[in-house]
Amino acid sequence: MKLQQLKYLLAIVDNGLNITAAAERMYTSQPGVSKQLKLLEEELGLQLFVRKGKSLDGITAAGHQVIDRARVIMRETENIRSLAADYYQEEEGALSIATTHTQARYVLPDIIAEFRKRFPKIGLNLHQGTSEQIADMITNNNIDFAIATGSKELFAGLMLVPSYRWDRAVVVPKGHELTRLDRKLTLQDLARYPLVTYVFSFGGQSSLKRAFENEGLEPDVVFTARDADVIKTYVRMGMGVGIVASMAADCADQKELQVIGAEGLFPRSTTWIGFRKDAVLRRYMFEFVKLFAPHVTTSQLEEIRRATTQDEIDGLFEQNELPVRGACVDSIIKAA
Amino acid sequence: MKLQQLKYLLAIVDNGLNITAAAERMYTSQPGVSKQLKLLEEELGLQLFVRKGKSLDGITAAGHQVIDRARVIMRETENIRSLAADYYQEEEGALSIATTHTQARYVLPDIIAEFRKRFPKIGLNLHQGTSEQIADMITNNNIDFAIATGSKELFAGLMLVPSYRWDRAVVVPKGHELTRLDRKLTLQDLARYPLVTYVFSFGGQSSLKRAFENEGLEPDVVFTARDADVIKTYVRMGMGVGIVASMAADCADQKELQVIGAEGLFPRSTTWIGFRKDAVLRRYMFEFVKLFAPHVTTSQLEEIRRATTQDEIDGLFEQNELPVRGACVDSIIKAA
DNA sequence: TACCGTTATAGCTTTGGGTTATAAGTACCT
DNA sequence: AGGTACTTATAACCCAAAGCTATAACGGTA
Repeated sequence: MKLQQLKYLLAIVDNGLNITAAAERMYTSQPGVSKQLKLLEEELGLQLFVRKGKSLDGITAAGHQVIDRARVIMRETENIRSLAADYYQEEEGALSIATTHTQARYVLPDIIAEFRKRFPKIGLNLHQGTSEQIADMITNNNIDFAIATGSKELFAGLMLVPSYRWDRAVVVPKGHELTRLDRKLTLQDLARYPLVTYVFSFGGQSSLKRAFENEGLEPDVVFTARDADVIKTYVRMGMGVGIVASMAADCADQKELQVIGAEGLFPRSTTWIGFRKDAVLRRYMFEFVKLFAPHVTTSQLEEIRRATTQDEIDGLFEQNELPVRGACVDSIIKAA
Repeated sequence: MKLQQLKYLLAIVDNGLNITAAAERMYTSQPGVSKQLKLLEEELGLQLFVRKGKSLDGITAAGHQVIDRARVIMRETENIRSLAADYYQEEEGALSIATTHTQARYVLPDIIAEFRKRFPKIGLNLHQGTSEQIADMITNNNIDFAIATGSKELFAGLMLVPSYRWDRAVVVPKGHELTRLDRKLTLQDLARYPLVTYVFSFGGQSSLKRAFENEGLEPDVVFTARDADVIKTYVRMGMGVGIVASMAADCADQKELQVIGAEGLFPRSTTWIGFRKDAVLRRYMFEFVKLFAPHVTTSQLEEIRRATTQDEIDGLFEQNELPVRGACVDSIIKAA
């Protein structure tokens, strides 16, 4: 068994069981990959793939197990290389982040700009997807950080560092009736209008629906999207009243939209940044966490590294101590 | 980085930083190992060992980290080989068990005899040591099972399957005063005699001392050993009254010793069998667990395999459902 | 200083991973 | 059926590198 063989094995799996494609990805020849796969199967004495003629048509039960183990092995070799590079004071490297649209579009730009300034030689990869897709990327691709909100259950293998909390904000076309309200906005007010908001199933966001139900209200959701930009576009078109994460209430929207704070109407959400607990964090990765969650102290970060369960980490952070991120202050109409 | 290089690295560490010895253990030449180590250090760009002249004198901080990762990798390659062998219906293999003297001497012989009958081609390695040594062997050597009593804290990385419970038994020379007691034995009775028992620090066994203290008694422990055979020898010599695990009260002792049950005097102990949660269990290993803990059902074993925390396993077994192992019935004098 | 135990270096052999060229399957289309 | 496109397997060759033997170099010790 050679590391090379395991690497090829994973390449085949990650390229849809296409050996030719895997070989290209590995910058080598197809016969080489075929040969190594054959040697590996011979050494182990079992078929890793189901063959259909000459092609690979599926993964055997044994194959799945071997693949899982191989992934662990390759991750650990990566870890060894990482820590070696860090000891060597290596300036180069890469940082892969998987996150949601809201983070990528509204929260990360500033942080990434600062990060690039400090670590110009580190390549950045931003992968965007739903919570489920992010969870998937974490296990299969080489992702360093996941950033998401709620849905901790999906990320069992990760250490999640609570980073900030946020409320929802209501966005309406300029001059909308709701902007002339002389009291604090209520759910009853919102229930009177057609609503435009995030897709519900999306990572426990149904807390929104539940908030209405708790008051015996049936919200009239006319349109859902998983992306605040889309929501705002439809609000601009007059399709309804938008409910978005407050971070997504951008100053740039001021021309056509107005923002009404919705603190207290819905439960606060907590956004966290997570990493695999078995991963080696290079120095620049530590710095990234500190940029994203500046309230985290160095000593807390060290404790997090030593922690083995999520509970230990949660114990470090009282929810109400976390900073709260709000909307663009210029555009907002204060609630009450 | 090659698997070979990591294997050599670990061999060097496991042979006291002696490259020559490591090479012999690996059935290869010393220059080969030296060369691979050099190549590995060059590739990673860091020193793994502290040199003193030409010899290796210690492990660098970076080296420790790399070694830990390398161990994970080598374990996973072993796992891959194991599951391959199992799919292949391979009859051969090996079973390494680390355990304490009491288990090795009094409990395991029957079980191992049965195991050998069923799996004659599986080699057996029994490693004996204190709880601490067992914990050590689990992390550094390739041990499949640990069997011990109490001291769960030492074995954080293992899945522990509670297997049976046991009480202590009192052993005295034949005709000793205590055998003529016409009522149930009490701690007060015992406190009147010099005692011979297990070394206290030994894996939470100090519960014995605590039992006396709870009744305001100061036991007169004249001799401690970590091994019931030694204790019984000194009891035979008349040095005092022995307190041993009831399994260690052997029928063969009848000629010179008598056993008095001590149920209720001391808290019951639970013996468990544990394995690494990331280990692949070959079929014969499953069977061994079932031999050792026959009350565990196949479906429970499968749940154990799926479990990720010790709490889940403990939830499966109510302590009081576990079988209780007693002393040899012929030799025992029933308490009360 | 001589000797033992150890590691490093040099030079040679051999293994085996990679390459190209090509055969041989399979699927899909006409 | 036959042709085409895409895939994997086989064969023969090349060459880098892993391993070997022999020996030098180093450190500790008597």
